[in-house]
Amino acid sequence: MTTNPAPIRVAIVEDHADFRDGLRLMLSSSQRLTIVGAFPSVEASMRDFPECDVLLLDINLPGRSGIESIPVYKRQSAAMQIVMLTGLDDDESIFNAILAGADGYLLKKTPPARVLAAVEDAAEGGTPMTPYVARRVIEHFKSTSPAKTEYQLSDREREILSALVKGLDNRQIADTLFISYETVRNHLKHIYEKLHVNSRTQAVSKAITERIV
Amino acid sequence: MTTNPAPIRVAIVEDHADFRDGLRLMLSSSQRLTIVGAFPSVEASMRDFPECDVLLLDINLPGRSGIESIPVYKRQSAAMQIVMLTGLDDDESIFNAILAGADGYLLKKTPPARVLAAVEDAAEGGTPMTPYVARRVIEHFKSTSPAKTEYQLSDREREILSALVKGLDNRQIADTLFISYETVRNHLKHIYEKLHVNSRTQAVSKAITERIV
DNA sequence: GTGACAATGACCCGAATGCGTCATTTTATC
DNA sequence: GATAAAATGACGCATTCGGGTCATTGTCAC
Repeated sequence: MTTNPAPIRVAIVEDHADFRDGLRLMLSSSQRLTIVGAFPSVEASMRDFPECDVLLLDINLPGRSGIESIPVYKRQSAAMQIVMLTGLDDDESIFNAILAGADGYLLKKTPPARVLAAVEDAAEGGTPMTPYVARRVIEHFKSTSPAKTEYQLSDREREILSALVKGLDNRQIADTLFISYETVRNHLKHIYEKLHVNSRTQAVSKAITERIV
Repeated sequence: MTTNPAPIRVAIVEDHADFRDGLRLMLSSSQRLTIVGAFPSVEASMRDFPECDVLLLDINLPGRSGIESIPVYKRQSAAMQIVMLTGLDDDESIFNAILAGADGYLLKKTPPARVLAAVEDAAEGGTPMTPYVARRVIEHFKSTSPAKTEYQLSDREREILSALVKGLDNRQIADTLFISYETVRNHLKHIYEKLHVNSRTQAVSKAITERIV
C-alpha cells in the first residue's frame, strides 16, 4: 500500500507451456511483480530454486504432485507463500492442499486481474481463494461444526463432562472439583439421562462430536 | 457469464448514511446490478423488505445485530445470498457470521471493484471473502484438523477403536466383529498401550480429537 | 412458603473394565 | 524355514462404573 514498495518475487510451477507462458506474460505486466522463475515440474524447479515471495503452483504435474511438494517448498523457504493455481476443484484436492500448508487456492478460470490481485494478497499475508473454493471450505467447516442441540446441562454438569472428556476417573474429578466421589457419580447419572446415553464412553463421544464441551 | 443476464437485485443494510450512500452509488454504476433497497437497520429493512438476490449486511447495527439477523433473513428468503460487509475482523464475528449462514464476508476496506465482483460471485453461488478473512478461516480450520500423529494401530485395532467411539461395550464389539469377548479385551490392552492411555474414555477422547478414527 | 430443581452426599449390587499372565494360529518378512 | 508381529482366546483379581434408592441444603419462581 506504500508507494513503490519492493517488487514481489513470483515463481511459477506449471507443466502446460502455453498456460505457463501466458501467466508469465500477464504477471510481468504489473509493476509490482517480478517473475523470478517458471518451471514445468517440481523436479525442474528444485534444481535451482530461486528465492521468492509467492509461488504459483499447479497440482496436476508430471512426477511429483503439487500438493505433496508443498511441505518440501515450505521447508526450503518458510516465508514463501504458496498459492495453488489449478483446474482441480474437488474437495479432496482443496482440503489436502490447505492442510498441507497452501496459502491460497485459485482455479485456472480465474480472470487474470484476479490472479494478479491474489498474488499481491498472498504477499501481504492474506489467503486468496476463488469464491467457489471458499464456498467448499465453508461448507466443510459448517458440516464439522454442528448445529448444536441443547441438552440443558447445568454449569456443574458441563464441568463434570469436560473432566470426563479429559479422561479423568471419578476419583480424580472429585478431587479437582473438591466434591465427594459420590457426588460426582450423581452428576454423571444426571448427565447420562440428559444426553440419553448410559456409559462414559458414549457421553465423551457425544460431548466431543456435538461440541457440547 | 452470458450476455445481458437478468440484473442482480441487491439490498443494503448499513447504519452509516455516508457509507450506505457511497455503496449504493458505487454499485449502481454497474449494469449488472440493481439496488432494490438501502436501510439503516434490520428493523427498518423488515418493514418492507424487497425481494433480492444479494444482501450486503453490516454487523454493528443499532438494535438487532447483523449476525443475529442472518437466520431471520434466511427464513424470509432462503435463496438470498447474504454477504457481510463490516469493519469487524475478529475471529468471533467471522465465525459466528459464517455459522449463522453468511454467504460471504468482506471487510469495509475492500476496494469498490472487489465489492462489486463479490456481489456477482455471491449471486453465482460462490462465497466471496477478503483474503484476510479467508486466512482466519483456514487457520481455524487447520487448528481443528489434525496434525495427525501416528500410533501404528493395526487395522483390527482401528476397527475396535471406532467401535469404542460408537459407545459399544466389549460384549457388543465382540458380537459385531464375531470374535470372543476376551479377544476384544486383548485388543483394547494393545490399543491403550499404543495410545498411551489407560481407560476407554481417554482412548475415545484421543481417537476423536486426533482424528484417528 | 411451597414446589421445583440444582448441588451435595451416601450405600448397595451386579456388571464392566484394567491389568497381568499365558497359549495357539495366521501372516508377513527376511 | 526362522522370526516377528498380529489376531485369536482364556483366567484371575482388584477396581471402577452404572443404576437404584434415599437425604440434606440452597436458590429461584410463582
